[in-house]
Amino acid sequence: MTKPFSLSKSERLKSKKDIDTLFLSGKAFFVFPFKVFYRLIENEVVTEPLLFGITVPKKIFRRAVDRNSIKRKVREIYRVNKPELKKSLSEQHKTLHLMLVYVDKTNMPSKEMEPLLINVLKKVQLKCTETFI
RNA sequence: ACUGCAAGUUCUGCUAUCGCCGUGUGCUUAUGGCGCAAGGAGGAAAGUCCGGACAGUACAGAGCAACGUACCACCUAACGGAUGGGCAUGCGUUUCGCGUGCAGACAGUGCCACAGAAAAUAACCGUCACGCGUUUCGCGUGAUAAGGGUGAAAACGUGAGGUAAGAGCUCACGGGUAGGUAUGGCAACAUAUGUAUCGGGUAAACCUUACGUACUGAAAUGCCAAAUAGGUGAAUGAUUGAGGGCGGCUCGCCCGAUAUUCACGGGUAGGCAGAUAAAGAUGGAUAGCGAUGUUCAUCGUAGAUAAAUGAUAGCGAUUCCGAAGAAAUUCGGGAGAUACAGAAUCCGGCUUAUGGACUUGCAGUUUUU
RNA sequence: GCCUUUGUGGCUCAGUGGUAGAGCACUUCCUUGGUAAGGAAGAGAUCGUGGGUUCAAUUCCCACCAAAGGCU
Repeated sequence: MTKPFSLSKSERLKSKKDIDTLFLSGKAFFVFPFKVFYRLIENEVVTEPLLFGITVPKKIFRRAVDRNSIKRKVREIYRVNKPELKKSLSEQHKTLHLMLVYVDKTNMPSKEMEPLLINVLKKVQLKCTETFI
């Protein structure tokens, strides 16, 4: 776990059960162009403090190429910008499950998407610290 | 040299940084982590329209039903696909090329609006003969199918003979249909000859004939299996006993919730297999008109599962805009591997979407020899 | 990944081969002092797209496009 920018299998939200509970009982807010679902888990010893997933609805983007490209862009930006959030979480000894849903109808280039996604991460970090206090 | 048409091949390269997924290998604190090496998306991966492999279920055989296919031969694991041929038809630059189509309406049932006399064993008007009467004409009986403004379609066509009037009624020429014979061809079929016959269309209406097809799909199927709850059996403890049964009551008898431990089986989350070496690809030889087959050599080719194959910067094929120039080209700026599009068990086809680059063939134009 | 259904005026739906209709909505007129309701008249559709069968296609066949639903 020396690489700060990695995004391997263990850091992704993969279990169907976890995803279902996140959508059912997790909290949510909206920052353009994402709808963000998140769930904080306390007092559990887990190796990974931050699990992440991204979803693009099939109804809006019918072609698989568009869906894949959006997912790749989001994953790439998240990978570069996540260490700060992760650090604060590990200091608080908490686990965060995070799921983004892309709701915009256009496939925007990554340079436009980057500031928006950074905004999202900042807001998530803020919410985490609030609940801690 | 340019343009057009057809066929085929091919399309994210190099450097740096940060990352993703299998595989192999080494180290290690070993279901993990780290390092190294070699790899990692298409011609349609798409639509899911056909055909198979594979798996489970069903199944003696045969038939019915349902569904599909439909000129002939051949290829193939198989096909509704491909190849070669036949016939019909449309277009063109017409001894040829390109495209499209292909069982049966002489087995039976149905349908054919409007118009029209009539839409399928035709008879309203008409024509002709005979009889009667009120004799410029009308009525009745019979014959006939030449003519009749319709319609998508009107009862083989034209001419002659024939007749009371007419009619394939007869003849000549032509046309259609079904058998026969001869020749060529594996066959479809073609050519020639002669016989019989001539009352539409529709089978992508029901149907007939021939042939074929079990059903369900990898979320199939097989295996392992945590926690919790509950089931079955055994043991221990308690000696308490809710509740139920022996048709109503009492007694009595039987079952028995609850605690702990062990075992067994089902099975959820999850995991593993299925699952990536294949009706494989490339090249040569050979058989065949060809699809394709046989044989030899070489290669070893993605395997994810909220789903990898990417991002950023630079170089670069190419391309757009502006300026200079007769042109080649030069300079400046922009886009930059782009169109259509992303494997999900695997193959063979079909259909649909698509921007370039290159090769070959054919045709046309211009220039030079 | 696999399967099924549906596309008809602005909206909701009929229409089993013969030139497409109903209700609501729209326009004009009548009625009323005015509005609503009511009455009369009218307009509005290449039947999702493209081929084929047929004399003729919304209907039958094929391909494509779009929308909706189901299977864990």
